[in-house]
Amino acid sequence: MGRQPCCEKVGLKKGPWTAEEDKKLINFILSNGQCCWRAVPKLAGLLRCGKSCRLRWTNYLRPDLKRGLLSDFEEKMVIDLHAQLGNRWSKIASHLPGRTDNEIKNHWNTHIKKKLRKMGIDPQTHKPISSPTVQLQADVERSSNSLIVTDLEEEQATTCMNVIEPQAILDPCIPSSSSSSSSSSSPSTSNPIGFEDLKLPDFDWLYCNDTSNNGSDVGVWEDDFSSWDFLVGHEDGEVPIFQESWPCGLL
DNA sequence: AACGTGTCCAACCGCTATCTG
DNA sequence: ACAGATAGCGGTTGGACACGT
Repeated sequence: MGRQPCCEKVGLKKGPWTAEEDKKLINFILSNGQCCWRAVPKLAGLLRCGKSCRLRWTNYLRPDLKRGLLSDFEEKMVIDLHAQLGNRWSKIASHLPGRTDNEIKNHWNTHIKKKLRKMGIDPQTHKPISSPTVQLQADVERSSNSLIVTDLEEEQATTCMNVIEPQAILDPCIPSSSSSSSSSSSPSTSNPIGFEDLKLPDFDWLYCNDTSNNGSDVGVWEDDFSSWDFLVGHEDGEVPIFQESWPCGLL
């Protein structure tokens, strides 16, 4: 059998996009909207795979994207959502207006994961690493015999944490069978998000929009964990939800 | 200055889910 | 109900850049 390639690979350009290509794609999407990604390259005059066009648009060219580092508040959201949803980056991203799954995934892998480990928190389970030394844990993870450890971690993730089922968080009013409709139209682009779908305290995004810290003055990752208190002390298995003390408003 | 190493992130790949005929 | 087409997702890669020696 084998699956057909998403597009004709021969003669297609790969690698970084040029400004010219960006321009063509933007012009096309703005005048025609998002549809039929497979047809986009041909219609837009691009020698790219439709998939590549979609990715470029959603991850980089979309006008509603925020650029720059995630704010403290956004990072906390990511961590909390990850505790509830796991590596479902698109779901997580859907709660962070202007952020893409790719961006969040990258940030998680490069920043947050590292920082959590440093704090002695397992990035997968969001539980304190129980072993005496964090380093030991890291070594175990790295070792080729980590299969058992991984299984244990998985088990921990599901048994030790009161994991909130994603469906309980996402679209609580929508039957799961129809929740897939998110894929039929532009999921996160046109609809800045069912943030309210999450079981969170009343909270107005406007007060936390990070235009004020979107840029050079985002002082994150200075090994200052002081504002990460919410991550620890949940031994009782309670998944930390947003706390009022979070400094979102002071940004 | 040159080199090695680490970090970041855009982009790709392969798979799954969903849609459509 | 089924198969093929398409969209979307998550993991991974590779190049550019920063930093240390």
